[in-house]
Amino acid sequence: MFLLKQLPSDEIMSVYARRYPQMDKDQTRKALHMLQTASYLMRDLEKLFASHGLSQTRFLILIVLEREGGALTGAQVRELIDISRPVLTRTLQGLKREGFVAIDPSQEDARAHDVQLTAAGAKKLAEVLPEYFALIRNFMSD
Amino acid sequence: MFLLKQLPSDEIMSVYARRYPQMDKDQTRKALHMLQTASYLMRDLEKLFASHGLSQTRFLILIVLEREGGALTGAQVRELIDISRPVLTRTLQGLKREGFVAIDPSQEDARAHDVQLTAAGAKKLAEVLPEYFALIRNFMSD
DNA sequence: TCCGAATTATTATCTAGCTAACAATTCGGA
DNA sequence: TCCGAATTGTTAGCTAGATAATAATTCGGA
Repeated sequence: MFLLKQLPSDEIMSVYARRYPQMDKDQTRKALHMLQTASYLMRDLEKLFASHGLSQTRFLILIVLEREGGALTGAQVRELIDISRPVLTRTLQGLKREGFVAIDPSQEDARAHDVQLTAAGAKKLAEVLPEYFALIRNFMSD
Repeated sequence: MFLLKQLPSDEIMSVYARRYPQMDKDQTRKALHMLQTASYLMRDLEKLFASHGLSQTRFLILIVLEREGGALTGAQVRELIDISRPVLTRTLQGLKREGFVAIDPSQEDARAHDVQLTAAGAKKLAEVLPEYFALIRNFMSD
């Protein structure tokens, strides 16, 4: 998260541009603005997810499971979402504990597990998605 | 952080658009793309900061201290950077421990502390900033 | 075939964010 | 003036990310 409330003024940007020749003023301004906007959107989304007992990562896992239709192994989930293996393990255990996913040993590979969305998980997604899309629409229209 | 490796295909977006009328397909795509791009940039920046013993928050604190010139109280720092008070406390203690900021009791208010950039802090910034601007320029040119 | 390398997942441990609860101090209106 | 409310900062305890090390299994070439 990048939560500078006020981006650097033009004056300050010029000071840095003079001091650091490798700086591109316009692109830096654009990058900082994007970081700020995205951080605020992420924070709003996290708040929405939290109000439904989810998090960004939990939500993404449920979404890709729904999107792919059937069961995925952990490794396959990690081909779709860029998180570390320990975070996946922990997040899946939480989702399983709360009944949003089912986890079974894989038939093909004794090391792997098959993860699948449960009815409760699909219901949770259906509950969150309308607010999710509404939040994005409101945010982007500002 | 939002780290979906592949954004939803047009087909999937259309399914959701049909199912959830509050969704705006173009704005959603734009928002997801921004979240993804910003997340990758944040991750690259965090990596750069870490290689210099800093973090996004540590860096922002040093930057605003340099930008403001003199001493700031914790509350004033929090008017510039959107972080919780406990995170500020902890981060400042770390920066002090490593000599990048000086923290003294405020003359005007016995509750408050004055925080100031040290010479070592300024040197650290001067060491990071060239790479910081170069990273942003490279990232944004893709 | 079978042993070393790669893969899958987990555990332990670290950092970094948050809220809630608290202590100390300051402020401001009765 | 002085007491309740607000402000400043800290502590405790939570979640969520990371890397490193480990166990179990699978793969693949000599």
